[in-house]
Amino acid sequence: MKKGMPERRRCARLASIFKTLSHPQRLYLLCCLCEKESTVGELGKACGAAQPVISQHLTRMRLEGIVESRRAGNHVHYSIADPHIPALIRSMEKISHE
Amino acid sequence: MKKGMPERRRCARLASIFKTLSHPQRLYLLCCLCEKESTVGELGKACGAAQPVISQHLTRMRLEGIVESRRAGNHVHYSIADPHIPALIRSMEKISHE
DNA sequence: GCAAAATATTAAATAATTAGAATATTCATA
DNA sequence: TATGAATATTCTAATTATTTAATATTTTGC
Repeated sequence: MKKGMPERRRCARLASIFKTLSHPQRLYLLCCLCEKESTVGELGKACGAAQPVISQHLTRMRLEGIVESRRAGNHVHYSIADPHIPALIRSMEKISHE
Repeated sequence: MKKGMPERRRCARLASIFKTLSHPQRLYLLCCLCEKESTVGELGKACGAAQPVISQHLTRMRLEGIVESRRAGNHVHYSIADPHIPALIRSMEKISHE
């Protein structure tokens, strides 16, 4: 196998991350977070989605290690946990050039 | 929104591509194809999966514009259709380094 | 400690994906 | 044109993901 190409076992892990990014709202949330750290409420407004849905998506991404959260008062601020994420999204954008 | 970050409508399209890559076998197939053009049979062996499954995955990726095929005799050779794919795969490898 | 605001969790119903088996198609060669 | 090898398609059952609604938790300010 060519140097740097992931083997089978690795692909399973990566595919799981891709799956997490394969939902339009989650991807949009992530794009918002690439811009700046935000609270759940702010993200809800940006997405035009109900609060529990946003919270669910964020939880999923947090468990996957993609975002992280910190509490400040009764707000929770979310941000990108993995610094490679913005590059991945930009890289993916090149694929879809319509 | 940070320059270059996709807006809501765009995210739907990108998410669709992410979804196509979010299956472990499809992702592995793609990694194999990054190495070299291969027939369905070769890919089946590399994946250890049944022929119809491989064929289904390849068809899906072909419809998404990610891979392409050419027939030679009664073999069908698949290869990467989008030149940005290898960079994407490399980009994604940086994500999960556990 | 109580009420209100912000966020999180749970459960039930619905929808989408996947795997597997069976069958069909395409092409080369006899 | 009949046969075999390679690939593709179709259908269905099983699994997994998503949506929606209801409820719970956490924290602040009184």
